[in-house]
Amino acid sequence: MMDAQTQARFAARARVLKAMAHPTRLFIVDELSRGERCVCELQEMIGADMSTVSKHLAVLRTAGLLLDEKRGNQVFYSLRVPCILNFFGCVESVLQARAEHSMQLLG
Amino acid sequence: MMDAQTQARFAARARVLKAMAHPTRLFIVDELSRGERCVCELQEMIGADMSTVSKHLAVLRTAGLLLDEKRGNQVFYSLRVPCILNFFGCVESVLQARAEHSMQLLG
DNA sequence: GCCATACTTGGCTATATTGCCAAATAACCA
DNA sequence: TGGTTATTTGGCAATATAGCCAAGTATGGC
Repeated sequence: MMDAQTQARFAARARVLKAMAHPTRLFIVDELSRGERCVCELQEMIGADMSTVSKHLAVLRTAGLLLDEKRGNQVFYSLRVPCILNFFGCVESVLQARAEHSMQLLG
Repeated sequence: MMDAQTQARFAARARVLKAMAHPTRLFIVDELSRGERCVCELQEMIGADMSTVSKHLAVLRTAGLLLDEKRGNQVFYSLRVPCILNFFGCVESVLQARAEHSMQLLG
């Protein structure tokens, strides 16, 4: 059976993936890949309450995915680890494989 | 504001990540990267109720990440899209960046 | 047919997540 | 100082998730 250390390692990894596993948060990651954005810019694009957007950003920041920098009135967020963008390509191929499989089933 | 199509795209991607965002399910993905395994083998490694393991496998299968094949009494699972293994490297670098940041804060 | 093994599904409870509103904090401006 | 804007935090209700047990289904051996 899995030892405690192995369990801890997978738990830590899961926390990172969990932080990204939400439509709004994925959108934020994608948007930040094009450069830093303040909360108000993201809010306008997302269309949710600002407190909601702020909480999503806190989830990503706490997981170690984002950097935040306060400048004057605003807080600017940016990607801390750009490699997470590579996820998108693979996720797309999962979706495509799934779609192809569905097509097969339909005939 | 985001249009419906964009929202749907990010929702689909989030579903894939969400399926992986659990310690047990990450362990399963990691283990299957070394070859197909039956439910009973995974259960022994994980040490949870077989129904629990079976439900985790169902989550991964439904998301399009696994293939299942029944042979005799057993069901063998395997990775459908190997590229998801690339995630681990990046996730580790997120964890490392976070650890380094914590060290800085401590002194 | 009968029993054992392998797996999935149903059902339940405990826990976690999400999103909104309202209130608190912080910075800027007049 | 007082008002405005930007952001975070607290709190709550609705919803989703996780894990166990028990029950159901399917396969293989006798």
